Amino acid sequence: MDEKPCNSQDPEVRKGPWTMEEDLILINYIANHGEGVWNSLARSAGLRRTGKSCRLRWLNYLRPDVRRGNITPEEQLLIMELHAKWGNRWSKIAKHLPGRTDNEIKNYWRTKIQKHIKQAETMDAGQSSELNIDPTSTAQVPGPVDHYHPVHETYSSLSYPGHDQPSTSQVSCVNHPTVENCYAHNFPAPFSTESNDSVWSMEDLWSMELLNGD
DNA sequence: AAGGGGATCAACCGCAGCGAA
DNA sequence: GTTCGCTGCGGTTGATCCCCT
Repeated sequence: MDEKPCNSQDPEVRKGPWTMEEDLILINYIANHGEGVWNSLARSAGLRRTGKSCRLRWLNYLRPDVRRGNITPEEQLLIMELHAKWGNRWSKIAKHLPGRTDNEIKNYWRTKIQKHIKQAETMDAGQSSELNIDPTSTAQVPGPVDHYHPVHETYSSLSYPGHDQPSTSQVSCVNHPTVENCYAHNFPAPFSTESNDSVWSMEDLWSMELLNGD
């Protein structure tokens, strides 16, 4: 039962990575009108996106309270405990981790924790208990904490196709006309929550929204 | 320096549930 | 009771990044 107007055959409907302009439009619109009723929101805002896509983008990325990267050991422990309790109920688990999205937790689980479980199972197929996650026994937390190295602490995912980026997806302030230039002028020192260089953060977008907002 | 392969993450897809008409 | 539209969820995919050889 997918949304009819979201027909993927429709050439009017854009897919793939969001552009900075689209992000700004969405942020701006939600700031003025609030979120919800995503299909009509997408239309009213003039976004050639499905309501679904807008919702996902907002919830997983643009929302001001979204925390990204650097899953702490405490959060990891919580994820494991809750997953042991509820299984793949990512949204339910996410509700207990403020600022984390179900998508992020899901990805984290698949890439980090599941990998370690598999490795452990391979190494010790005979012993069944090594990663049997018992909420009452937190001592069984496997290795990811030790191995964790936050390669993607930055907002490197902010890729804007067609914007003439360098090979890395981290968006630089310079050499970007239009909106990007605007950013560069208003925020000469791009900031992320991790204070990496030349990386856009949601704060950038929100600051822009405030400037553009009417 | 270049290429290959694995890791990571944003975004899409399909489905189920819910409420309104 | 049925249909329709919308939302939310979980699974999956594709693009990109990074590391190793």
